[in-house]
Amino acid sequence: MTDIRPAVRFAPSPTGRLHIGNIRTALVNWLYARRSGGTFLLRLDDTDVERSKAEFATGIAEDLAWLGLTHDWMVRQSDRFERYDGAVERLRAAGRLYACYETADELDRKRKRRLARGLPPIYDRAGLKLTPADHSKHASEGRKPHWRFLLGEPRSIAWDDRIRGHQAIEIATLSDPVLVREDGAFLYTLASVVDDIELAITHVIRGEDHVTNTAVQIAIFEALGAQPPAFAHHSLLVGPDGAGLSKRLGSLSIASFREAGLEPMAVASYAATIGTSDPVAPFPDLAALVARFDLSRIARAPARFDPEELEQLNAKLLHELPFEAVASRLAALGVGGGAAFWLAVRGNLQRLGEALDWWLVVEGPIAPVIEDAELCAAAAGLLPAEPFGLQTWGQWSEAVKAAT
RNA sequence: GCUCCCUUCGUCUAUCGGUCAGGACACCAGAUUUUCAAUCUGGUAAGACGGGUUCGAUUCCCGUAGGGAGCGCCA
Repeated sequence: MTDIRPAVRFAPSPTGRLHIGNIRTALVNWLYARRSGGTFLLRLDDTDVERSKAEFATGIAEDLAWLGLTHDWMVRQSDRFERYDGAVERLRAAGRLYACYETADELDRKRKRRLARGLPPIYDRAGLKLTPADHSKHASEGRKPHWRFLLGEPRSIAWDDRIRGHQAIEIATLSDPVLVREDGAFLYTLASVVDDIELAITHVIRGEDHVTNTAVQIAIFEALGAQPPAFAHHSLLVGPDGAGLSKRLGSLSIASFREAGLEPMAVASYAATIGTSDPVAPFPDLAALVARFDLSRIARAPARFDPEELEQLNAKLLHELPFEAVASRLAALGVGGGAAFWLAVRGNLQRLGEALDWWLVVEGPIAPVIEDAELCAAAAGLLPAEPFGLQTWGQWSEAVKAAT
């Protein structure tokens, strides 16, 4: 038994920007790697060339970089097609792939028919019953098949999920998955397994929307003669109203948080602690999150994402930031006064004496933003509408600009 | 429709049959502070519902309701 370093991966598809739910998955993987001394792979799942966009790939990289989630290496599936081709050949040689000719419309009709009968809309394996004559007929008509993986006889596929515990899924409730499209493109189901094998991924940590994929993929791991990795599926987030998050992802993008002036560590702290048995609290840096990370503390129930809670966390974090952390930002705003100014304005003032001290060192009409409203108003004739209770750097810098 | 998962204070959660059901955030009150913030002290607040099993259920079982997810030639 050799000692294997854990290897995890975060595998977004570049078909959009990262949102709070995505980043939670990324963070759990990253924290797991850092906590265990393992490696973190960023894998761009861009097998769907129609939907994948270069701009999203760079956007995802930006989002991760903003949060400080550095990767040890990166691959893109579009660079690995020949690997998938090899796997397809092996599966075909093993008799686990069969050709199907249904059109999308036909499949859709089949699904609806089964649904109408109260049956689960799984594939009827019609392709398996095709005779050699049928195949040559399709070929002579110029029709190209898509290829499905034969899951096999009814049985239960089980694994010990690192978050959900023992899981078992019946093959009878699953469709034989399409692995190769009619146009020859490989599908995620196959590509992901091949990559996890060849890149020696030891732990697949992802959202619970993948649990049935896991059953299918374990069967593919086995068909390829590979030992499946450990799996862990975390619950998804729901919105403040308790409904799924998927509808309004735009406003929940990491990019929008950045634009709103939220602290990256506020976002990371929130994403890492929500839905865990640890209190939701601000952490000063990622190392502090690594130190407390534990997969077993992640709850199985969906957690509620509340933007207000994130803002409160951000305010708390902002109010605790040391001067060194904001010195360059203050300078960029043209704010003088140094540490004394910041200590006063960040909401940490203890005594008026201190206030007067910093008042003396602050230059310019910036003062009203910060302290003793009356005193400042009298001094500068300026009084921001909401000098206190600012929750984000964005709000704060706007207040500064309004006052100057 | 079928399958899987989930359900404890407003929110995130602890509890592996016997607890005054604990903590954190939020909220309320008081203290401190010549304002605010911060800090300190205290407080309000919870086992979805109905059956079982048991001397005893938040905890185990069944059902109901509610929520999440899946059932793609998307990932």
